[in-house]
Amino acid sequence: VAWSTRQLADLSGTTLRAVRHYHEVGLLEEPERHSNGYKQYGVQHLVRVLQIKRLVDLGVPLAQVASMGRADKEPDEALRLLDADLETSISRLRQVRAELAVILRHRAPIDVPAAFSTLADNISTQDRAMIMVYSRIFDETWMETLRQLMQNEARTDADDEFDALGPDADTETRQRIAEALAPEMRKHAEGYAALGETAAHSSRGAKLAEETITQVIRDLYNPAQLDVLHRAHLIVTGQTP
Amino acid sequence: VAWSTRQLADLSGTTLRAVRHYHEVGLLEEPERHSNGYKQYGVQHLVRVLQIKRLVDLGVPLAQVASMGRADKEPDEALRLLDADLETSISRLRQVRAELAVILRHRAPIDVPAAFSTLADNISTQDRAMIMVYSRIFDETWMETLRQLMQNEARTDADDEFDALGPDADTETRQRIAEALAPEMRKHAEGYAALGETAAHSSRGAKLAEETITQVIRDLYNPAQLDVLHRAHLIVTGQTP
DNA sequence: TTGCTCCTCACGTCACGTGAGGTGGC
DNA sequence: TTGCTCCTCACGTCACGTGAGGTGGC
Repeated sequence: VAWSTRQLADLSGTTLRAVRHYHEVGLLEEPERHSNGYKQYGVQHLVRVLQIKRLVDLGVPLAQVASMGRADKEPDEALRLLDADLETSISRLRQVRAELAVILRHRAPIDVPAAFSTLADNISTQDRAMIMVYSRIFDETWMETLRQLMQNEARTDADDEFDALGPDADTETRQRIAEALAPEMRKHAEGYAALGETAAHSSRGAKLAEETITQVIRDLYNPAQLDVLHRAHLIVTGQTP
Repeated sequence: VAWSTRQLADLSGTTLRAVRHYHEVGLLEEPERHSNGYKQYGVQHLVRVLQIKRLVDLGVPLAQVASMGRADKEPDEALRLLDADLETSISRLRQVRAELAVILRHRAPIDVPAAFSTLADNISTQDRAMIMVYSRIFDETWMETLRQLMQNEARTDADDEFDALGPDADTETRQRIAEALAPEMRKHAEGYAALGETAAHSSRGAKLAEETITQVIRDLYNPAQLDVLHRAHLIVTGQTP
């Protein structure tokens, strides 16, 4: 009347497959067999499975369970390490929950960085993409300056026109919007000077920062919008012919 | 000057393989290729990878990331579920840490149930095995009674002789130890009556409980010890011939 | 020619889950 | 004969990690 594999699994609170897996990886000795091939487990096997399960439940990987010997000795240094790991995991999960709380409270889209979530309602898809990309390239000071700009400077009619500009807009329209945008751009360049100092505020190399800005502008705006930006730039820098 | 796969990975804070994996599972569109076959990523891809990474870091499985659409909309109900999951995980980990604290404080072997850890120094390997097995079979009341017995009743010389008994001990020795053990056994049967009510206190069926006790006794004691138990039992029940 | 980066298979990881196909005693 | 339990392969899971072998521009 020894135990079958299923009984051993039930008694130890694991599964059939787990018990067999412990055999496969050499953590658990194979018991004697009945004449029909059925395994016959005894107390030693149950005790061993319970030891394994205890450690597994504590988060110890099976490879380490093996090296911890029979585990009926003094608690290992490994357990202290494990405790430290658990502490780290807990604080990581808490951090994640804190982020989630911000997202849920502001009903913010989940891809925009937390600091920008209060502005979420006014942010277009393009702005969001821009914020996400820049947040990987620039340091916190730069991002904070950008956030202040977006928070403090009201959008103008020219901004809306620029966003709505189709790729086939004619030259006069483009020139008109450029002239309307130029004063804004000049004002922003003065009030938020840090945004221009891309090299000093790039967190992973000035070259990548420059390339990324180019990339962002090229990907997010259509040819007409790119032309408007070019015209406005000429006006601001006094290069208007 | 589009981004290479490595640049995309670096910018998004993931790995080459992760990006390729997102292609494989259809989470990330393949970009255009350069003439030499190199992939050329744009802002749209970076934004997408950042979205994916954000959710993955929050603990969302990739299959669910796919079903959460572009994730730039209102936070999903899924996030609330996720938050609840995180809460559960955190309290589970805390529970584990609490167990670890008990083990570390008492320098107890890690396989014995927490309630018995204060007795750990006096527990033999056999006792430990017995405790572990019985704790899977009997309810808390029964185990608590057992614990009290082990805590309150000092071990006698006869107990030690019994533990040390070799399998080939002669008849006289066995009879002598049996007679020394009998009074103890009688006393325990009276003072800790619950231990005898195995059927009432078995948490997974009376039959399994009976079988398990038989199994434990047969596996943990050698023939001489089994004979001593039998002789002591006869004495206690007055069946001595 | 040598280094470096990119590419595409394709197997490995971890702790089992999940059939597939077959046997033995009631 | 039908059900039930046990057995042994052996592939699947999840999110990638890690070479293997080959190409293209400096």
